[in-house]
Amino acid sequence: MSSTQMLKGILDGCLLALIAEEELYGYELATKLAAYGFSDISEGTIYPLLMRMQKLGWIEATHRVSPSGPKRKYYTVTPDGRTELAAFTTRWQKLSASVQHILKEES
Amino acid sequence: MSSTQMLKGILDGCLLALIAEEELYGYELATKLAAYGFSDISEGTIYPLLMRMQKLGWIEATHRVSPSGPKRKYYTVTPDGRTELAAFTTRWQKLSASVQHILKEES
DNA sequence: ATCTACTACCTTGCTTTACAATATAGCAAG
DNA sequence: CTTGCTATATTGTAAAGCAAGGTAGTAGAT
Repeated sequence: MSSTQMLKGILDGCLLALIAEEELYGYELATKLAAYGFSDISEGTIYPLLMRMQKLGWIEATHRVSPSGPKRKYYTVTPDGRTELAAFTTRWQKLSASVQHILKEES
Repeated sequence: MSSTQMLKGILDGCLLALIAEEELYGYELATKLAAYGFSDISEGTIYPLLMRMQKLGWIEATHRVSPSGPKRKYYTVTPDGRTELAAFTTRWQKLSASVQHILKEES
């Protein structure tokens, strides 16, 4: 059992939360996540996730030139995305409390 | 996005923790999880998971008669299972801290 | 006897999703 | 002109939750 399975259904909420703070582009997110304690989230994970969320209308993209490479695709959170982020946060808090409750039993 | 994806890689650790407390059988686990805040974990989820963990050597089973139905299959945690439970707990704490960190930013 | 309901276990097929691997391409320094 | 960093995208695979369905045992009511 690796650690990757744990991320399912959690990563999208985390990306939403990060983009909600400030406009970000995919490549930046990949590096930024590490700063928050996530180890090596690959681009093969992030780009499909961003496109999925864009298709769902949670985020929007605008192209901008980069000072050092190809054009960047900056994402911002839509109102629908804010709603989803709030729902995610609620789900997470509930799940987190349940797991903590179970793990606390053994002492 | 439903809540079910979030459970991936988490449910097995939770089941391990519950079985580590006391000998349990599958049907009982299905009902018991609700008491810990998990909503409706179906038997189609639990039984394959138990068999998977048994195959991995994390839990062992013994049959026992039931006062009200077919024989029950009670599970106990093996030493390997204890090791895995400890590893799971560490992974969970780390992930949980990371997500909290990200979600806390928006205030 | 038969019907209903609860207990208890197991299997099949579907769907979602993380991710490795791979591809493409721009820019800059040496 | 090659190396390396930046930047986005696609393909194929595997893991895992779960709805739906199946099989049985026990027991009380009609």
